[in-house]
Amino acid sequence: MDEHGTCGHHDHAHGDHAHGHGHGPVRTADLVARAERLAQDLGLQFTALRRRTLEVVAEEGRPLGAYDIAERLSAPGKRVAAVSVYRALDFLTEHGLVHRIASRNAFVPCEHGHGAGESAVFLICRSCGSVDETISAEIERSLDRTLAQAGFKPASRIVEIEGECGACQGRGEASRTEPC
Amino acid sequence: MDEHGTCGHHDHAHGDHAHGHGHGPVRTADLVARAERLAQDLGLQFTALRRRTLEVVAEEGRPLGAYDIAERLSAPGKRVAAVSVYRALDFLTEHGLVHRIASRNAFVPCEHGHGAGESAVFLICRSCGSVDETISAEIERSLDRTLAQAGFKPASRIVEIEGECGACQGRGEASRTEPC
DNA sequence: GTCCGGCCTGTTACAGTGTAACGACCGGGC
DNA sequence: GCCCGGTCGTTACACTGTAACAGGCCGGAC
Repeated sequence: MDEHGTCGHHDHAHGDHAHGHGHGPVRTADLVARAERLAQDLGLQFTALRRRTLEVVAEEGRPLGAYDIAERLSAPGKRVAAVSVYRALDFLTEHGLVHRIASRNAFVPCEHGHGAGESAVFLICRSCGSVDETISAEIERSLDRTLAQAGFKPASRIVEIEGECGACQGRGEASRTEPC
Repeated sequence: MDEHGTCGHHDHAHGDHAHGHGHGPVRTADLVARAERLAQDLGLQFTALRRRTLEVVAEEGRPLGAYDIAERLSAPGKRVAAVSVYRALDFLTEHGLVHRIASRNAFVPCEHGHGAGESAVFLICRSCGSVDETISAEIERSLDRTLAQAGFKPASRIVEIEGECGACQGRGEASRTEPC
């Protein structure tokens, strides 16, 4: 559907710091380590499927759909169904290891080890397809104030901004779909 | 999928407009009038399909999916395909007459005649399914500041808060799915 | 040991979401 | 007249997401 750029194709084998892309230095290993610690602490099962799902998402430099993930997890003899991926993603999102980008129906690794209360702002670049996750206490405060005033008790927050990232503004704007 | 109550249609006439918009029934007639004026001014075609689509969305008190709309627009002999509804919705969203709720894949009427620059905050109640649209200059400012700092040039903004609306907090929490 | 129950995964089936492509119709402008 | 642009009907298709059921695995109770 939205084959935005072949941003994350560089297969840089490994060893070099897995800065997947533009500015998302989510290191897969760090994220996996965090997951393992979390599972340990809470008595949860960080299964192979969940781990591989997390790795796939972390290694891509842009949001991945569930079916894309399923495809990447599948091998000639061994097909992974999307429904299994959804279940793994449920687990991962529930525990803050990946985030769902509602406006794209796609998933990105969590770039912060944010506390439960904090909510992120996602900056989605239309040119290169990258997603940057930031946190702003100021925005949180404004939101809290507005919500309180409206008598609304928030449970989850979605803040997604689409536009053009700094890197893409530099290069010729419409230099389409190129990796950052 | 989500048959959340038949919420809309409360004329809570009196004045506790805490946040300047009275989350009441968007007057369908007003919205249609606005559309007609807009089409007139810009030389656009406010066709029957677009008008009926707008009316259906405006008359419902909660977000409607494209297929729901198609169903409501269809009559025994005359079926309206979802794809036509999508095209009408494209037109309506493009011109700020309806909004898309990304987290629900559904549409609500615009409750403000907001200027192009302004972006809305949507308060989505998990209990009754209603959606309240508010605008906060403070939030806009915080966002702008964060975006500028990140060197990100925004094109569109999505802010959606899920939780429990004031009315539903009063009544027994889990009295789910009841009209407000 | 066996049995049981919970959790995870595989599988099938299905409903909902969204777009692409083609053709017809209708309104001007020329 | 003819063309051109925009709208709409139709078909087809791909993607998104959930429900339901079955099998496996593991740990605890007995």
